[in-house]
Order: sequence, then structure tokens, then C-alpha cells
Amino acid sequence: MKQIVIEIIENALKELDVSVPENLSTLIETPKDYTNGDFAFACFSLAKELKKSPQQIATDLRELMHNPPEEFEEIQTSGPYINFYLNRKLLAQNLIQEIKDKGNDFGSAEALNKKLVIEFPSPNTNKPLHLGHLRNMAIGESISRIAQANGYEVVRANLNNDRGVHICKSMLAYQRWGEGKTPIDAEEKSDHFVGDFYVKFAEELKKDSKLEEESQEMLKKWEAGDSEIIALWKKMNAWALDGFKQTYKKFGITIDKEYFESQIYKEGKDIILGGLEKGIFQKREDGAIVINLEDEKLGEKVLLRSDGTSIYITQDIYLAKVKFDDFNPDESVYVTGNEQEYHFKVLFSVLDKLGLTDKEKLKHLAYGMVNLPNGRMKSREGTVVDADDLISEIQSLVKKELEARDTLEEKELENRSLKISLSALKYFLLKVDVKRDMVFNPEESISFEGDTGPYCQYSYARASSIMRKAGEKPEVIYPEELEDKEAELILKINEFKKVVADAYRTMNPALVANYAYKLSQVFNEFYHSCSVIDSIYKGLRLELTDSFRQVLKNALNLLGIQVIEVM
RNA sequence: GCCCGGGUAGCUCAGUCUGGAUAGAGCACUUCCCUCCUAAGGAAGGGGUCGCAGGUUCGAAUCCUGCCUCGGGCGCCA
Repeated sequence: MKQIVIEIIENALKELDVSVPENLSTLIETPKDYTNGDFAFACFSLAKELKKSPQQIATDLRELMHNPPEEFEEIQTSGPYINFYLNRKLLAQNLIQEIKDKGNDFGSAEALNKKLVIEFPSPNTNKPLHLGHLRNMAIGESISRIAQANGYEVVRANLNNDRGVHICKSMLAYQRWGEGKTPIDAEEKSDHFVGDFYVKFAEELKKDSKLEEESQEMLKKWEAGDSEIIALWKKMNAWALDGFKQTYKKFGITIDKEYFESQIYKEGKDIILGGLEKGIFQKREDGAIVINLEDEKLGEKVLLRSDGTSIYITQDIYLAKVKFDDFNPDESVYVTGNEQEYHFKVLFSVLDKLGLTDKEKLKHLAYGMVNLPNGRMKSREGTVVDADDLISEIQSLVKKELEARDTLEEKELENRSLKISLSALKYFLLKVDVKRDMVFNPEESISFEGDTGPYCQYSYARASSIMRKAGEKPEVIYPEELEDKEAELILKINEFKKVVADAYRTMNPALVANYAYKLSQVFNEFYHSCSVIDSIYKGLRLELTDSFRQVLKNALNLLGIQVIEVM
């Protein structure tokens, strides 16, 4: 479409005998207000050369444009602007047909034959998931879906941080005070059961500072393969992982490939030594192997300890190689908090220098912190918002709302309330630009009105309700001119494909969330100003309603939000 | 000190990449609208030195420079 506009302008400029600006394409903008058309050309830049006012130039150019092609309804001047109006009826016809044909695939690109590996949520097995993990999971799952919609085959990989001194702390506390109980005895979700001992450890540590040392000793025993410690570790890890699995399922994320730190933490040494031989790394006087990244302003970074053991980055280098060996992806994305930005800059640089992979294939998707109104979440201070608790709290609020409206069977109440709660939560976590820190206010932030997930679901449910009550579907007749709200709805639907592409390009699900909201808003306005069932244009309006339903469903799906037919 | 992000309405955020037409939402506040497709909705209203100062440009919330301020990072931790 834009190409047609460019040609029209080019031809007019030639007739005026003006040189066509090289960047003409970027000079054509999309007006913010649809009443100013769908494309616009501002004539300011020509004023100097032509020695005429931009208004006059606009008028002159418009005259040279003659009649627009059928894709456009009209071309108008508005002061110094020339505004191009799409033929909205034609656009509506085409879109309605395309949406019908493609259904759930509307907005998705053709398969690219490219693979993307995305790493998330990568929890530690010493305590349950918290609000930060929910943001991680919401983003990871959404980016996965957005990548799929952009034609990628996606592998969701999860690195379980299942070893280390923090894990030993939970284990030590259990050994000391657990009395051999199990989560079943305690009637508690198993990862929470494990987490309780992590908290217990922190409490006891205040009274007895020797515990710190003891946890270090336990780690050494674990590394030495002490059978008793390994058995304890296996038992508690299984509890933690089993609990996570339940939360993943409830929250609606899937994982294609599980990696475990315990299986890779010793690896990577050979790669580092190889790099040393090639002269990419240096051996420092104290024996540590380092890389100098001064030219990238990243300083010097240790890659292998002087005693020859691995550190975090060593195993991450190894894991990167494993992932490339396992899947040979075209892109590899890591979803983590932005406090790890430095680590990933170094990691990517090392991988690139080693020739293990191309830097362009690597992407660190760093999201901002989730803060509470009174500051940062701190697990030691017990100010962490637990993921499972949060979900069930919101769900009970939704249940109350639902019960106030209608009497539902227990199963339906459970199902519907869960979908609504997750939409509230996911939308809330995704609507903010990924890179930004966000404030989570439990009382105020999770509301069901206005710019929220439930608002979008409500709009969908209303559209569904219209479709159910529609009865017979008369032939589609187009009026002389579409109503404002009809046209607006069509134009908004028309933006979806661009949103899908932009969301991937910028790795930002917020674009989709904001779009879903805006689309819902436009539909609600349409709904209020244009009666559907009781209209001579019932056929057309039913088509518009159904198209809206499909596109909103597709948009929400990219956020991992499931629609419901009845609210 | 250096590096990376933020600073837009009372609050939470869009818009900044790719400069243009009166800077947009939601919440909160003041009014309306359920005889009519679900009021978790719609309509109207008040509320802004777009952190500050320069610069580039016909035109700057948007680009450049400096400064202020908030958060994060700069471990042989993960």
C-alpha cells in the first residue's frame, strides 16, 4: 500500500519538476488520528527548494495526483499535509475474507525454516517460584509464541539451577530440623515445603553463624559424591522440581528441554583451555585464566579459577555449546533479569571469539525488576511474593466477582476464574515495556477494570455473545460510507500483522498487550455506537464482530492468555 | 569512578527505535447512560514547564551534548 503512495507522490513531484527525495519512504507517515487518513505526506521539506509555502505545495501536488487508484478512497490536503485515505470498504472485504481463511493463523508469517532456542525460567531448586519468575515465564512464553508467529520453530529450554551452596542450605536445615517429614506429611506443596527449610536456615543462621561454614562443607561432600548427601539432594530436588512442574502447568507454560546445572557444572574447562592455546585467553600470574575485554569496555573477566575449577560463566559457555550441538539454532535467546546484563555481554563476546557461534545469533532478553510499593523483593527479609499464593489470591477475588453475578457449577467456576485470573496477571506483567522496572501493588495493581486482561476477555465474551444471539446471517451489504467506528475497527484489525512483526523485532510483548487493549477499546466503542443484530447492516457488522473476535483471540494467544466465550 | 536502563497527568503506564498536525490511556476525582446484542462496559469533564540546560532542524517528548536524579551492574558469587 505504501508503495502505491510513494509512486503517486513520485509522479506528482516529477510533473512539478522537483527532484524526488531519496528518503521519500521515511517521509511518509502514518497519522495518529485516523481522520487524517492512513498515510500522510508533509510538504515542509520541499518549501525551501520550491520557494513556496508548504500549504501551496500540498495543493499543487494534490492537483497533479489526479484520481487515486481503487485501493484508495480519496486524497485530501489538510494545510501542509497531503492525506491518503484507504478504500475502507475494499480493505474490510479483503480482511474479513483473509481472517476467515486463516483463522488462528491470521497474523502469523509463513514458516521461515529457522530455529530459535529460548532459555527460561531457570529457577533455583532451594525455594519456590516468586513474582519475578512469573514475569520471566510470562515474557519467555510470550516471546516464544511471538517467534512462532514470525515463522520460527521454537525450543523452550530450561536450565535448572539445582546445585550450589544455596541448595545445601535448604538441605542442611531439613537434615537438622526436618524430622524426616515429607510434603505429604506436612500437607504442603512440595516446593514450598523445601522453601520453608531455606527460610529456616536463614533464621537459624542469625543464632548460629557456624551454619554458613557447615553448608559449605555439605557442598564439598556433595561434590565428592557422598552417598547420604546425594540421596538427600535427590529427594529434595525432586520435591522442588515436582512443585515447579505444577506451577508451570497452572500458569500455562511448556518446556521442551530440561538442562540441569548439576550435570554441566564441571564442564567447559576444555573449551577454556582450548581458547588459552589459541591465544584468545590469557593465564594470569596467579594462575586464573582470563579474557581481556577492555576494548569492549567490559574489563578483565576470569573464566577459570586458579585451582582449575569452573565458575558460572564457564558452565554457561559449555551449555551454549551443548545447545548449539543439540539444536543448531539460528537464534538463541536468554530470558533473565537485567542485573545479569554484564554477564551476558561477556558470555556473548567469549562465544563469538571462540568461534562457537556468531554474536548476532545471541540475544539477552533482559527484563526489569518487579518491585513492591515499599521497595525491592528480598527473600531473606520475607518480602517475596510467592507465585502460587499470588495466583490463588487473585483467583479467589475473581471467584467472588463471578459468584456475585451468576451461580456456576464448581468446575466451571474453577475453570473460568483461573482463566480470568491468569489473564489479569499475565497482562499486568506484559503490558509494561520488558526492559522497565515495574511496581507491583497487590491491592491496586490487580484490578479487573480498564487497562487489564479481563477487560480484553470481557470484550471478547461480548462479541461471542453477539455471535451466539445473531440468529440468521443475512447477506453482507456495504453502506455508502462506513460508520466511523466500523472504519476504525477495520483499520485497527489491519494493524495486527505489523504489531506481530514489531513485537518480535523489538522482543517486546508489551506491543501486543497494548494492541490487544486498544483493539478491545475500539470494539467496545463500536459495540456501543453501532447496533449489530438490530441493523440493516447486520450481515456486515456480524462479519466485523467475528473478525474482531478472531484477531483479539490471536493477539491474546501471543500473550499466553486464553479467551473465554462467557464472562 | 566507569557501564547499562529509567525520569511524560496525583498514581501506574503508552508514545521515543523510524522527528511532524491539539502529547494519549487506565486508576483516582466530578457528571451522565442498563425498556435495547453481558455496566468487568460506554459518553462527557477537570488534571501536563514531556527531569533541567544548550544544540541540530522549517518542525523535538522523540535526534546530539552536558548536567541533575532514581534503579541495576562493574566477584576466582550465581
